[in-house]
Amino acid sequence: MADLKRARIQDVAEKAGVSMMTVSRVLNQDKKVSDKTREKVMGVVEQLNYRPNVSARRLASTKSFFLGLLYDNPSDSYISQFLLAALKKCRALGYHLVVDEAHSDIDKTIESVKQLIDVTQVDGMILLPPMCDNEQVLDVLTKAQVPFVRITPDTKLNRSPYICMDDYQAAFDVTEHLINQGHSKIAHIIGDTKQGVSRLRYQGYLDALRSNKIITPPEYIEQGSFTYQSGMEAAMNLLSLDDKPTAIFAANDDMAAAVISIAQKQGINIPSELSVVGFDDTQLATIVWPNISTVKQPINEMAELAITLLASGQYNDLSNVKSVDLRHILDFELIERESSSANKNN
Amino acid sequence: MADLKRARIQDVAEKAGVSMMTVSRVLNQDKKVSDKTREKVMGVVEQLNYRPNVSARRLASTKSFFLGLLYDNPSDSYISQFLLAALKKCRALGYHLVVDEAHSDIDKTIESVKQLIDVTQVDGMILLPPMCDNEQVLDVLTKAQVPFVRITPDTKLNRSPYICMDDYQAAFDVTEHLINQGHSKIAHIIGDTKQGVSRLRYQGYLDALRSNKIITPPEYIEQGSFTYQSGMEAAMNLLSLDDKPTAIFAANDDMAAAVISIAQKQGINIPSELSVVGFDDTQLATIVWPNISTVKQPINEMAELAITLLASGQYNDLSNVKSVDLRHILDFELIERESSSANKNN
DNA sequence: ACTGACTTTGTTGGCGCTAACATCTGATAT
DNA sequence: ATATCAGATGTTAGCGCCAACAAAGTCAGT
Repeated sequence: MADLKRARIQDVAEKAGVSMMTVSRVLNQDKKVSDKTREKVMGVVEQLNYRPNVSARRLASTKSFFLGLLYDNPSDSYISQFLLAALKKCRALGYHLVVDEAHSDIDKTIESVKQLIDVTQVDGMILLPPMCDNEQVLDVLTKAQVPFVRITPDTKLNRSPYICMDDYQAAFDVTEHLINQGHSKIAHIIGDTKQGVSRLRYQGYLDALRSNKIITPPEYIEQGSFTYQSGMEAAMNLLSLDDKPTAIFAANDDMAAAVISIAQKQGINIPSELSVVGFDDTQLATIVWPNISTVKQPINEMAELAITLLASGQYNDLSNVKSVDLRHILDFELIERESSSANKNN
Repeated sequence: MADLKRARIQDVAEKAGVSMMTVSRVLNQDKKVSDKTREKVMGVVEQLNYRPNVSARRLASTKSFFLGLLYDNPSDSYISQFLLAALKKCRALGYHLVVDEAHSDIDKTIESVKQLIDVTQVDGMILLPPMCDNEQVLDVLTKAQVPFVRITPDTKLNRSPYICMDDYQAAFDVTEHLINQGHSKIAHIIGDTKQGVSRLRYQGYLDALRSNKIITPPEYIEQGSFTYQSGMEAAMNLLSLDDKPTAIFAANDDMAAAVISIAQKQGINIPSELSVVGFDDTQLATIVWPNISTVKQPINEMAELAITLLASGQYNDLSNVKSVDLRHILDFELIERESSSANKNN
């Protein structure tokens, strides 16, 4: 059980036989502490289960222990997951997350970000897509000398540290997985061309086919826009072909769900007659029936890493950081559900 | 633009010609301040755009200015929306939100809540469904004397203030709206019986029919469980009847989406041959095509009100609060999209 | 005018922590 | 041996605010 009162830095200092300042230095990773003292202090810290008082710390220090998060699309469950993971990590590290929503009017967003910086004095910002590619926002932050981490940015990759997953590789792996299951007639529905991931996923698909020496007719490639409706149109085209594909890889779950709906309408059984795979592992993937096989982004890990990087302060000065050290690629996960299976028409 | 330095309570005091303490009292709604001074101080506060320093305030006062939020289902976009609105309101009121996820193991949840209370000394808690109906959790909070607000609780309504919408009335209104559009053959898919809202929505449906003197065969009532799959099964039953309904009211969007999928599979046009309405206005309602007409919970308002109530401290002592004052019913909204229309088969 | 009782305002100290400076230690150079 | 210096530790003051107490103002009743 917890003590009656939370331990203070003074309690730790007394018990360890050092000054409060030394304890403070140990806790703040100050280098000018001998290893022996450090160990001794850390021991007492654990023993008393000491946790710094965030408010006192913030009041006394120049750091604000606030981190900002700028997001775009509030209805996406992506936000929910990212936010919860980020909040959790922040709590663990003694930071607070200040969340700000981007306005559809870019000027208002800029104004809002400026205010956020001004009022809360954030120690760092996290930018979610697609806001993370907005040059004006980047400029404001750079000018204000606020370090920031971007999540799956598309362009200007040398402007800041960023965290992403390997969309190309994931698309490659998904496609190859279908090939290994005996599929050779594999169609693809490309995502919104404005987003870089669409290109990467398409390329991964193409390269997987090529490296397995599979030749695909151009009719198997449909252009979508990440919406359900665009998926329906693409599916109608693909499923009205004389030589129908046995598998369809859609660049996101919404379009995959649309494919399933259209296929069922036409009496095509999934997965025995047609395998469908999506991308993103949104909630939709497990709502519709059959559940959609898909690729899961490591959202929790991304959020945690973003917080950790900002809290560490290692990117507070970018001038000596090499480009390659800005990039953090995390592993994705292939999730196999009911919408795909081995090709039985072979 | 903002001043170089943020105004402090001292700046306000000097400019208003009073002591810091008087300013503090004005800001903390202390009653022992004359109206004249209060106005004077408030004027200066606005003039200097003074905002209290949360950390200093927390450090000096007995209140923690932390509020806790206990949630259950992390994948739901409901959480996302609620959380964002709550965070925003907290920021405005100078509070911080500490978010905690309920564990599937109830004992661990209890332990986690106890720790949260102990460590953060929250001034209040918000409980989301279904956690808000768990007696053990309520007991822990009551025992620790932590005020809490529950969102759409189902039982034990006298235990705390709570915020809800009128599910019964919404279901009544939806059904009556269909009737006004010329429908008389209106089916209903009931939700999960374990959740009280299912009962309320069903009752609203029944009473709307009755008050419009419409008699409905028992085959028009299907039991679902809020899942897509249960919606599919219910839809198959309803749409294989000889005398098919012209409208189906599903108790949530997932089941409504399933109805649409099955109807389309059978070549039934929506909405010209069949109107479908859902409930909740989840993301799904605008993903599938046609978009689902539905009922929107006032999630943002609920979140804001919950924070406001806890911050006000008006429920810190429940002993003198009448039952009726615990209830806060917010207005819902009927959202008409493409999945429903006037009955043309009449 | 003077008392008492209440209301309104002011003063002091300290919440827990860290910045800035002060001091001490011990090793190396001279 | 003494000066020099760098690393390790300690001391002081104050971040912005509020709790507790102190003081001054207000008003009625005598």
